[in-house]
Amino acid sequence: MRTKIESKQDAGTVDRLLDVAEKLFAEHGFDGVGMRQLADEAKVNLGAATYHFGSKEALFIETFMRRFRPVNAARLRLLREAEAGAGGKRLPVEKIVECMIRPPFESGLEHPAFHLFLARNLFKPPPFLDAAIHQELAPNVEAFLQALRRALPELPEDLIHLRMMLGMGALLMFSVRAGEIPGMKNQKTHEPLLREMVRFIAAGLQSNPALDPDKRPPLPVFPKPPRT
Amino acid sequence: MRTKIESKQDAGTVDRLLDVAEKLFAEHGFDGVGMRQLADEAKVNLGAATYHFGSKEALFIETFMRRFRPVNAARLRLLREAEAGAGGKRLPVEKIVECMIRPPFESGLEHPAFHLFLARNLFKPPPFLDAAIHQELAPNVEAFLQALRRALPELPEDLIHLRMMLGMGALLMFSVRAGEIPGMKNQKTHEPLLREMVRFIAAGLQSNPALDPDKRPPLPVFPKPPRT
DNA sequence: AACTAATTCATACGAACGTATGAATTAGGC
DNA sequence: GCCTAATTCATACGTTCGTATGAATTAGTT
Repeated sequence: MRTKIESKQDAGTVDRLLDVAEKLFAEHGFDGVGMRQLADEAKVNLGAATYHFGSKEALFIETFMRRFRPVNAARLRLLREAEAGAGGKRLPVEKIVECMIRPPFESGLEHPAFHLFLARNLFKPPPFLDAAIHQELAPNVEAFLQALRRALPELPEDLIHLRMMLGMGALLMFSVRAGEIPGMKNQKTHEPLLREMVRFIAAGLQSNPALDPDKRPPLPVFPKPPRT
Repeated sequence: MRTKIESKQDAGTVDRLLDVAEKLFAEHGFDGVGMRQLADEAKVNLGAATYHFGSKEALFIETFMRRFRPVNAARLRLLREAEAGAGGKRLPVEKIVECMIRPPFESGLEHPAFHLFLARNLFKPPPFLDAAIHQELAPNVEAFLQALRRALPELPEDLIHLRMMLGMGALLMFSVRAGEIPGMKNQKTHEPLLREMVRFIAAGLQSNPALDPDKRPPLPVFPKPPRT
C-alpha cells in the first residue's frame, strides 16, 4: 500500500519512474532511451509503467512538466515581486533578466539532471512537446517582453524578441555544460556564476544598435571600454 | 558509370545519402532516424548505404564533418586575415566575433538544413562525435581564445571561456530558430542579422566583470575549452 | 473476512532496428 | 570482348522497440 507521504528513499512507482526518466532522457534524449531501460533502472515492471502513464510520450511530457511548471511560476512570481518592490519605477534590465534565469538555475542545482534535461527540450523540443511548452510559456513570455519593452523603450520590439532568444540560448548552453563544471558542486560559486550570466545577457540586451562600437556610451556598469 | 564531376541534379549515391542524412538527422536526431528511412528517401538501396559508410555512426560523422571542416577552416582564415590587416594592432572584439560566427552563418544560408544540424550537435553531441569534434575544434578554440585574451586583457581567462561559451549558446539558439525566421528568406536581412548577433555577443564579452577585480569571487574553471 | 478497485506482473505481438551476406549488375582498363 | 573491381540489390538474422493483454497480487472499504 502506498503511503500518502512518500519519503525520498521509498518514492512510489510513479516518482521513481519520473526520476529515472529525467536522468536518462536528459542524457540520451527521447529516442535514445527505451521503456525497458526506464522500467529496469526504476525497478518498476514494464507493464506498470504504461499503466501509470499510458504511453512513452505521456511519460516524457510529465517528466518535463513536473519541473517546468514550478520554474515558470517562480519566474512570474519573482517578476511581480520585483515590480511591486520598484514602486512604479521601471525595472533595470539586470533585474528582469535575473527574474528570468534564477528559477531554472536554482532548480537545476536542486535536481542535477534537470539542467540538461530542460535545456535539451527547450532548445529543440520533440514535436509532441511543442503544444504543452507553448501553452505553459506564453503568459511568461508576454510578461517578460512587456517588462523589457518598458526597460528598453528605445529598442524595437523585433530586436527585444531576438535578443531575448539569444539570451535564452546563452542560458541553455550554460545549462548543458553545467554538469561538467566542477565548481558547480561548490555552493559559493553559484551566486557569482548567476550574476555573471545576468551580466552577459543584460549587456547583450542593452547594446545599442544605432551607435558605432567605438562611440558607444559606457554601459551602466562599464567603467572604461577595453578598446584601444 | 559515375561521372567524375557530378551535377547537383544527379548527385551520386554517397552525396544523395549525405544530403538526406543532413536533413533527417537535423530534424529528428541520430536516434530518431533509421537507415531504411535514409536509404528510401535518398533512393539508395539499404545495402549500398552500409557499403559506402560501414555503419550508421560513420555516416553520421561524415554528414557532420563534411560541413564542419570547411566552416572551421574559414573561421581560422578570416581571423588570420583580420589579424594581418590590423597590422599589429589588436583586433576589436566585434571583429573577432564576426570571424567566429560568419562562416557557420553563411554555410547555414547555403545549406538550409545545416543550421539546425550543426546547432544540435554542437549543443549536445552524441558521444561518438565528441572526439572528432574536439580534434577539429581545438586549434580553432585556441586561436580565438588568444585573440580574445589580447582584445580583453583585463578579463580573467576563466571569464573569457565562460562568455565565449555563452556567446556560442546564443549563436546556436539563433541557428535552431533560423528556419522559423521569415526574414531569413530575404537576402537583404542577412547582413543586418549577422551584425545584430555580433553586437549581442560582443556586448556580453565586453561587459564589466566586476567593480573590483580583487573582490570578485573566483569562478570555477572549465575542464575543457567550450566548443565552437 | 469479504468484496472491489488499484496496481503489479509475466508474457506476447507486430514492427522497426542495425548489420551481414552473397548474388546480380555495372564500370573501367586492357 | 574480357576480366576484375566496384557498386547495387534483395533478403535475412537476431534484437529491441512501444504497446496490449489478462492473470496475480495488493490496498482500501465495509
